Amino acid sequence: MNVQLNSITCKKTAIFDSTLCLIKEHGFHGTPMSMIAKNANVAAGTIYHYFESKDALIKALYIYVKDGLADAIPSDDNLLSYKELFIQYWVDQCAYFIAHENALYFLEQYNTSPYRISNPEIESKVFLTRIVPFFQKGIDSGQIRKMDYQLLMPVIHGSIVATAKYHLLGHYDFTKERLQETALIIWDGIKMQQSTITTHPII
Amino acid sequence: MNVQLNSITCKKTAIFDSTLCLIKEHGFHGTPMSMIAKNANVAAGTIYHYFESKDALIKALYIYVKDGLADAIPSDDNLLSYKELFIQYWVDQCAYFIAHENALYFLEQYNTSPYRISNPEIESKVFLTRIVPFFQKGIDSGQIRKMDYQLLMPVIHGSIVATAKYHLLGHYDFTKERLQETALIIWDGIKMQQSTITTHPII
DNA sequence: TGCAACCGAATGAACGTTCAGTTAAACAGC
DNA sequence: GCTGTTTAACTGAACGTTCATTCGGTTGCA
Repeated sequence: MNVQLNSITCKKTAIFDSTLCLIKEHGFHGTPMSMIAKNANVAAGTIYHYFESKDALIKALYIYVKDGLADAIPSDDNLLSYKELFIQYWVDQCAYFIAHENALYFLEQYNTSPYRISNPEIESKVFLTRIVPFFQKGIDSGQIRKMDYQLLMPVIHGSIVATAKYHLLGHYDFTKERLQETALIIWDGIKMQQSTITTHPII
Repeated sequence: MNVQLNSITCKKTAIFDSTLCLIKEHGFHGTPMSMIAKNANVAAGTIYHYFESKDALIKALYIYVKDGLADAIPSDDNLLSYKELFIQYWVDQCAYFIAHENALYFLEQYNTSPYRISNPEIESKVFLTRIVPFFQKGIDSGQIRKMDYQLLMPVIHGSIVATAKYHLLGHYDFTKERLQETALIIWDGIKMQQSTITTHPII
């Protein structure tokens, strides 16, 4: 019956959200399962109904967050230029992080933790099927500098995260327009430069 | 006596290095004090002779690593242009991370952990007295885009870290020359653009 | 004789995980 | 419509382990 089905989803997402919220303040190992349970209004044992272990919970949470992030990206409607799509991508990602502070801090911690290093195979499907190809296309079609994708991504992602954190720390209040202007600066940095006398080396 | 004095330093740095090495693979809370002690060929109690607690050890380690990083930067000899100084800074930092993989991964984890957030006052003196002013000078003198320092730093730092990781993961073998070429790309991205028709907004 | 460096077994608290038991939805048989 | 049965969701006290920290004792230099 749907009442029960809803309650299943409800408890599971409550666990996710509770974990997300606590990890931001206490880190992975600083947040006990008991605390997650209490914060989610759930018994400790219930978590183990949905997740095999704490590790499994963290891994599932990563996919949950990454999927939410990728869903925030609008689908390509073919009306925009590549540059405009990039600006849109950048602004949307940044706005998502500003609106979902916990997700930002969780992802930052996950990406630099041994979890990531020892589970490189875990990745959001939406991320792999939409975001990776988008940037590869930009490089292949000569709109973005011929950097390797794996060097380009961290630089772009870094600028998004830095801007979102800057806003969240209260240093500056970014409006949508300001975000677009910032995205333009980044675009200027990564776009294929036609004015440069000597072409830069292909990495 | 200096033998003993040496052994003091020796044990203390052995603890630092052991912690650095283990944290890379297991994370902060994944490395017990007993493991740190064993790896450093030291008794568990000895760690508490030098550090009040595990937390204090991590904080001291942060300063230790950050000082080592800042020391890798050559002093300004006034013979180089600002651009050349930037390139040198970028390359030296990147080369340091490549040579000190453990330091890279530790700093990444520390910066994204609650340690950083709850102890923002802890910072290397060398970092504050040399690196911060260097970039402020670049912005003030109009050589770097008029971004806020706190937005500029993460972007530059992000590119350095991304490149070092790229090398360490075996994707590409960076020579000193290749690093300089990559630094040039970054410089092109952050330098004050004279060709742009409309000046970009000051953030 | 004093003192700092050092040791490592012992301690006690914290934590991940388990499990015996409870609740309530779903459904079959009548 | 009622009753009995099954099953998934859920509970929280209890367990066993791990770990940070302590402390009484040892070493060796001054």
